[in-house]
Amino acid sequence: MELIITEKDNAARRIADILSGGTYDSSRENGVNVYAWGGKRCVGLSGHVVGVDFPAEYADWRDVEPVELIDAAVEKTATKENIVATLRILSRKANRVTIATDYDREGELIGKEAYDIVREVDEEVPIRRVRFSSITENEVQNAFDEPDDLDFDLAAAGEARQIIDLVWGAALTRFLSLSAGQLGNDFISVGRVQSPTLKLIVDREREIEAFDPEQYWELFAELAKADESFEAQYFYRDDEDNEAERVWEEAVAEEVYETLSSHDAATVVDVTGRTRTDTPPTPFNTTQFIRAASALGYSAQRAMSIAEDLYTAGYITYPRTDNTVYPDDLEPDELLDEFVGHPTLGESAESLLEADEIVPTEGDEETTDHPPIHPTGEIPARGGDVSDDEWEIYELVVRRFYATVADAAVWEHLKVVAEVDDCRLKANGKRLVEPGYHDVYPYFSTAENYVPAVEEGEELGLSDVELEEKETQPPRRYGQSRLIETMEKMGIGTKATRHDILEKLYDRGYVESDPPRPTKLAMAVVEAAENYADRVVSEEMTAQLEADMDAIAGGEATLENVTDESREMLEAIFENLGDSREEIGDHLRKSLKDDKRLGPCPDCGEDLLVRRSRHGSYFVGCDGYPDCEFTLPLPSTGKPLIMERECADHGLNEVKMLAGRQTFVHGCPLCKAEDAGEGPILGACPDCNSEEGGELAIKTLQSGSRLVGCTRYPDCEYSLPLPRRGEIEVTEMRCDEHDLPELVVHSGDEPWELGCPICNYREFQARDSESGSDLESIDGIGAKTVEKLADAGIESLEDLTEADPDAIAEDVDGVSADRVRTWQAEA
DNA sequence: GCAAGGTC
Repeated sequence: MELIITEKDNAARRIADILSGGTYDSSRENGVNVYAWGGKRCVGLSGHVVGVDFPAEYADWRDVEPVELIDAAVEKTATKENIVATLRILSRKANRVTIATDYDREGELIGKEAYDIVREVDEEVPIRRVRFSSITENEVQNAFDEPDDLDFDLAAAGEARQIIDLVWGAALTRFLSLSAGQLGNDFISVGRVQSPTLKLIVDREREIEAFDPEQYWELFAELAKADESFEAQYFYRDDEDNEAERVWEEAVAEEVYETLSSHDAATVVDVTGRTRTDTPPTPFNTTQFIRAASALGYSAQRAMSIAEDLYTAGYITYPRTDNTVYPDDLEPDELLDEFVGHPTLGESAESLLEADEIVPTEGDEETTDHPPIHPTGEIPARGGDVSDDEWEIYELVVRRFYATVADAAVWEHLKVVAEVDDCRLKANGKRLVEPGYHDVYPYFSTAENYVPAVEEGEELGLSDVELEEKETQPPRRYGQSRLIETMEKMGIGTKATRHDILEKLYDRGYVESDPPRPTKLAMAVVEAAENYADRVVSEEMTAQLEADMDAIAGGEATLENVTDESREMLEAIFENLGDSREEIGDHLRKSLKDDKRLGPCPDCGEDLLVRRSRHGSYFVGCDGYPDCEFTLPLPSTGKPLIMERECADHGLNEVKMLAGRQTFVHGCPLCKAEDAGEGPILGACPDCNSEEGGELAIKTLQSGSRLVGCTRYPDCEYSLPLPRRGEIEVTEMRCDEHDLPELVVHSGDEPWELGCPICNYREFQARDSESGSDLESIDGIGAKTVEKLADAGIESLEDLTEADPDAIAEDVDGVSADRVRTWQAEA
């Protein structure tokens, strides 16, 4: 039997299909798909099935000096045991093995991992390697007709990377974590890719902090030809003879303003018309795809996760690619044909097919593993097969493909310069004369700016002169997609990992919000690395590693040379680091505290910090504890994020509660605590008044919602609901039955009588049991969601709390598992 | 409980 091994299941199935002419049988062994036909078996791995790690005796961070990791052995252990087991079983029966992993360096290493597993079982069986740059009939057949051997040098290059990344990452991560006493979940990590990325964010933040704004002025005026008016801006020639619009001296600005204002006409001194071709965009690689999706409001992580789903469902090609050149076997017109007649995508495809010749655009990067991201021709049903978000991303991919085979657009630019005394005004007009690809790809702005045709010497009306005082702005923070683009330019990370690295920075508590803002901890980590291990925060480390890997692959160096040299460099770093452990730890600890600091405690003046109770709930406590016991509550939903904004009254930072879609700004916790608390007493508590003397009062909770509760809470938990909106008035009228005042709610135009809160609640319950679902009592569940949940068998709060969030997310369109968890928490 | 790289 011949065993064929691919990098992933998807590739295994497609290769089986091609080689068997569609006659393969599939079965499942150990949860792994095996495709069989005529004496052949084909099985897909799941990327790396083994990973590198240190021997078990190095596992306890406290028992091992981080420096010892440098010379510790590095072992390979199975990480996907079921796949490894299946591979072993199949190898025993094989009399030939063919490795058909992806055609790139990491693919060669994954192939070598499979090779080692096969060799453990059988020392003799011939193992060969096939390489193809896309899974098409021609390529695959040719590859199998001319098999090659595994490139052990190339695989060793990948292995060197694994070892260096592990040793540097683990040793430095442990050192920083131990120095700051951050063990367990809150360790402080360092790595060849994550740390330079973090430095990028931190450096930008430093620029922002150091930024000193400067005042400048800009002048605008309205020009008019007959009754057609348009805006023009004052400009001059600066010292370098460039056009400049910003005026840096107020006196000059005033002078120009006076000149312009004292005239009502300007003379055209220059008219320049120019036609510009706007070429269509190149095919999507991962980075450009993420950038386009982010313009639609998707985070990098979310865009990739949707793309992954669309890929596994067969609607788009593999989403992790650097390639921006379509392969030869892609027939654009055949692919366009698939969309003809489609209600929303068809028209564009039909118009593109009318062209005499279809020539796709090409980017600079042509790689051998995967094509640029494009639709497969299989079209999902909107709302049926895919959610709205998935459809939006799918349509983006389809339309990008359209754009790459569409015509260029043509713009006409018209620049008009008019003069008043020696002051010049310019207006830049642009008009889209040939929409070209914009017709099929509506994601770029096609805003026009109208400027009428004028001639030199012509007099134009001048009015509405405006002098605007402005300030230079600090550089903007990097957004997620800009970061990913910059990482690509710096040559760090890969198409498949860059977005994961960003996610990691969030998980480690290094950045918050979007665009990512670095925490004090991040600043301290980067600083420590800059001072003691500069290499690990610089892109140099990757550049050197790439060069070393090329040398290994080319046979000019060995894995041992390269890893030994790298270990020596790390040794030197640790020699320096030794004496400074205390100092580094102190700085990290101080920064960790800074990230939790809200401002001064009103009782003792020490710092108020966001803390977490043993039960996992968050609250505000004083750093002076146990001497000062001042605390403030925080809402129970979500994870608190300290915002930059400060409360004017108390000098405390405001707090935002992060809870997915339920995220909300809580504000200053001290203000909230002052606003909250008990309103007017209504009467006796029906549960505990006779024994304990509890009374009912109107209360406002931290979350802003209100209820009628007992003054003895938490000893007595009696409570009645109140509406979310409106002012509540306590009237003189009392309910005969319960001896409580009747309430009136003022919201909107018409106040409405809520009546006695007990009677009101009883009525509400009665109505509820008749008609609807108690699910609607949860924030974020409306009538529509109730309907959708009911279809999935969730009909009450009880059903909801007992259900598995992931299962609901599967069944109910547009509902994520995280959202279900927030509901469950509320229920 | 460390990294980065595959893949889901």
